[in-house]
Amino acid sequence: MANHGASAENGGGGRDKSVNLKGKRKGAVTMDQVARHAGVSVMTVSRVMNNVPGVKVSTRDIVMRAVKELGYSPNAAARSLARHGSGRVGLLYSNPSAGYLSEILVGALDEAQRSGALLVIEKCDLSLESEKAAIARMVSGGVAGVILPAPHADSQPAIADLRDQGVIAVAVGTGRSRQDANVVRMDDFGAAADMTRHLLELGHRRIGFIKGAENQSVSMERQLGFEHEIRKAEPAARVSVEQGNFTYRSGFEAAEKLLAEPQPPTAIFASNDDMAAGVMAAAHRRGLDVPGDLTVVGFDDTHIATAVWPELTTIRQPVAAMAEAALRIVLDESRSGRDRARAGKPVDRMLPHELIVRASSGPAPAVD
Amino acid sequence: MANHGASAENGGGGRDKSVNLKGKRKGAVTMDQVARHAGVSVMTVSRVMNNVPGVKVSTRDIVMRAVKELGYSPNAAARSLARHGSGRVGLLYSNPSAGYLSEILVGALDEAQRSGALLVIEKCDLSLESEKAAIARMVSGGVAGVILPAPHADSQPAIADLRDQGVIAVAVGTGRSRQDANVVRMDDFGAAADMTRHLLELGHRRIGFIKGAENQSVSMERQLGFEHEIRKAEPAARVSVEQGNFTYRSGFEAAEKLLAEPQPPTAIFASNDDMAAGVMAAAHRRGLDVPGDLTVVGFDDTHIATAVWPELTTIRQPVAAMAEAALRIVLDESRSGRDRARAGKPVDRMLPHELIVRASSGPAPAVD
DNA sequence: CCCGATGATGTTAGCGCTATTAAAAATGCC
DNA sequence: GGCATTTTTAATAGCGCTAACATCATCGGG
Repeated sequence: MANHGASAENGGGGRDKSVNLKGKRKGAVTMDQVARHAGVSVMTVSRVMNNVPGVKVSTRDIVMRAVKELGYSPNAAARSLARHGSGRVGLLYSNPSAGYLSEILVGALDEAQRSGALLVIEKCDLSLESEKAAIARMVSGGVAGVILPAPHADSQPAIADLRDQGVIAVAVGTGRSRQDANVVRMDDFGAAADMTRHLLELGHRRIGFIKGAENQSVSMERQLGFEHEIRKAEPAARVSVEQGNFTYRSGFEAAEKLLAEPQPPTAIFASNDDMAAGVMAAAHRRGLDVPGDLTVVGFDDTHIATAVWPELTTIRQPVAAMAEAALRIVLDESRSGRDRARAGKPVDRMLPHELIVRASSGPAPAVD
Repeated sequence: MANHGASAENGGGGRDKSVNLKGKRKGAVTMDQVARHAGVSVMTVSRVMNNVPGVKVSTRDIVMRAVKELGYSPNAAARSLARHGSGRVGLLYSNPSAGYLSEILVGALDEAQRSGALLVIEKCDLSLESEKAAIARMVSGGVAGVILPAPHADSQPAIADLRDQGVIAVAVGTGRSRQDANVVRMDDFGAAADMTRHLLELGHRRIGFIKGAENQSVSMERQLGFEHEIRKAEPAARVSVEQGNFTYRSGFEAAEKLLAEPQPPTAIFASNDDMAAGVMAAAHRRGLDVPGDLTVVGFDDTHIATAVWPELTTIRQPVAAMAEAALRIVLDESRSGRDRARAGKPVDRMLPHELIVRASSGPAPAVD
């Protein structure tokens, strides 16, 4: 049944995916089979799969071809096991903007699968106590590091806790770099500036800004970016700032206030999409056309940005990519940290954002 | 106490990373240690951990105590490996209601972790082609089964494909039970009836209904449940039905039509929360108060239900629990299916829903 | 042309767990 | 009480992969 010298035959017969040569089990191609097929040892295949230097290019090519032909994909479990239990990574989540969570999850999961790590997700609410408990569970579960997305990224106690226990921490989506933890983030300041410039270019000079939750560092960054650009506006712009907390409702209420002003803004920049959606609702309620009478823009490009109508002009935050990067950092750090003493400064990785212009922003209405 | 002499030195020696009782490695208690601690063999521990019958109660207790004392938690990777590659489960996702996805993910992940399975998630869009490709990737990745949430749950080709390849399929959130695949669902018909009864009890007799996407079986179920209850209304109710497709925008547009009628409804029942949010926006735009002038209700209880203001009265769909159940089914089926020939009829599991009354529904306005 | 440097590959031994099989203990039967 | 039968426990062999070392080419200088 197996084709020894029959590689000629193989070319034609290899079409079938799951029913590969070895009629062993369901789609379980092992490294051993690849090695045999390529005429090398398993170790060489392993080296190729892990991009370990010191394999002749020609050999690498042969192996790669065998991998393709057999449709081999490494067994994450075995890999994780052999790597001495490494590759267990924790992910703490509460209940942030929902869409955000699934993006984080998808990004992390994707990378976890690719690099054979095991994701241990742990839920907690926002109380310090439950945060601590969740971390304890992960640590005792033997994770090498923990990813702290959005709201937890700014939690000093969580980071300190992790550090004390000698577990790698990666904060995702925090506003600034930190000395005591690895960070993956975007340029909130720059992105807010980009958006502000977009509004100014459309001719808006009365602009409302709705701040994010006070306990998250990104809120401040976004506001600073906004103000930085406003200061350069020519002719000068008039702004009103309201405090929000990243919820739809807070956006709605802030917008009510802004729109009730004697000279209401012609554009409102909400610090995230949920709040922008709230602004839109408030605008519609007052019979304002978006973007005809009022331009509304958000930040993050979560699901709600396109679930709303008209669709939101917003900043695309590369959440999935950030989660991916975070996982990568945990894995890299945990592997390098194994032999050498814990190195120096933590990683600080910044991913690019993008201004997404949709239907909710338009030129400022003619002066009234 | 558990450390044999030398480990005392270890504790004080180098960087004391793992402050855990047993200063071995990071939280890595193995079954071997538990066995030794309990004075039994590893196999007995394994049996206890897996609830395999045939262990004396006294022995089980001893083991359990040892497990607790050492804080042992089984290594998922090793388990999955030893179980002969079983425990790889695929999860197909496209981009459904986002909040939905993260709930699915969380539920599945949670159960995966508990039962030591490995989740392989695979993204695809809604084209048959990409669906097929994603399935092929999973199958060649050696999954024992695939979970098909929401939009894919009704994909005949996907299910047929899986069946052909001898892979277990579990449809999550489809409307009806099926002969050719396992199903985890909720009682869409009954839930819609519950909601309709709620509206009728509030006195509404002019009710608008917005249908879900035509290609999903739940849409029909929900409509049937609605109509079933309407038929029993006393005094009789007048209804208008509009077609939607589960998006905010379609809800918005449907509501515009409903509210433009000469005698507009006093309550609108949207087949999901996104559409209900759209309805709310349309209502606000017309200056209607919710729920003073118009009651708006949704279905699913996704993130948007509480992100909107006033918060939506809706049906809580136990998404996470459904995902959990789905994973459980794959695992059970794959294990039992290993020895016996593939048994008979597929599993059909229905999970309970709940009517959540929030602020968006209120008594019908006085007759006008 | 032999010998130690490299560099490229192959070998061997587990990682922590579960199946399987063998052994021991508890039970039944005549 | 002896032996077959049925529990309950122990021992051993991998699962698929990687780390650490062993081995084998290849090569240039004395």
